[in-house]
Amino acid sequence: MPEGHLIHWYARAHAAGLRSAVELSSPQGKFVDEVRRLRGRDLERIEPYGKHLFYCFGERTVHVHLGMQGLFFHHPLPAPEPRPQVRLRLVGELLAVDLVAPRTCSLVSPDERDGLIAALGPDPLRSPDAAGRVWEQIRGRNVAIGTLLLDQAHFAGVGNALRAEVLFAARLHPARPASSLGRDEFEALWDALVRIMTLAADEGRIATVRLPDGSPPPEAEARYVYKQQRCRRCGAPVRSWELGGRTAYACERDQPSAAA
DNA sequence: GGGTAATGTGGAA
DNA sequence: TCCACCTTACCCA
Repeated sequence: MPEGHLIHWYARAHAAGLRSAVELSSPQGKFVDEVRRLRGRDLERIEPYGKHLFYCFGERTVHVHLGMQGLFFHHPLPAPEPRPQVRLRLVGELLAVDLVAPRTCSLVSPDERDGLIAALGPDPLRSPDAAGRVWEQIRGRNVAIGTLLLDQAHFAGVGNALRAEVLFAARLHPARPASSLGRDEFEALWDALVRIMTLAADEGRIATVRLPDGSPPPEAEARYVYKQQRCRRCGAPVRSWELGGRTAYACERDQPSAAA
């Protein structure tokens, strides 16, 4: 259930814990041929891009997309017996990583990897200066900004929770058409995206609400509007409705639907 | 122990 | 627009 910040967090944790000599297995059995073809190769690097992870073993790359249900389990060594659902286990120098229920786990060529990345828009964590490029893609479009934010061809890595919290941070109503946004409003939105995703990638979770000392509050209190009944800033009711195929959340006091 | 939602995506209808 | 994917976490009984 991860968005881009968690993908980057995983990439860092795996790079640090696995290093290069990695033992692969597929307890579940759906990745055994691929594991055989990777035998003896070093893990050269791990590239997070949007919600995609690329584990590069020379000319062969393992492409992982967790989808809605996929998740990783991390174990210190020696690792326990894997649960039978584990599609791919990677055992490195300091860490064992179990991948369960991914939407995608496949072996791809360099060309296929490049094609997957080419279909994505800028990832704010990789390209924090890409605001101008994205603005040119979406300016003037008669589509809600809340819908566009979920489009990976524009904003790689943004998911439903980030959409809600980033629009709140920028005080923009999710239903505002892109055509109604000024350049300055979009710049503020992009800045919020980079700031919130950067912090979330460091912490491994989205905690936009901060305690007076700057630390994150408990999980249930960490978001201003996402899955909240009331706005954690002003206390007004949070409205939730369907937008772009997912549930949108907004405080209509702090996020007016028309430009101020 | 059962039912349901979930931070996602793409292919079928 | 709907549904499958196929798992966990959490709610309720």
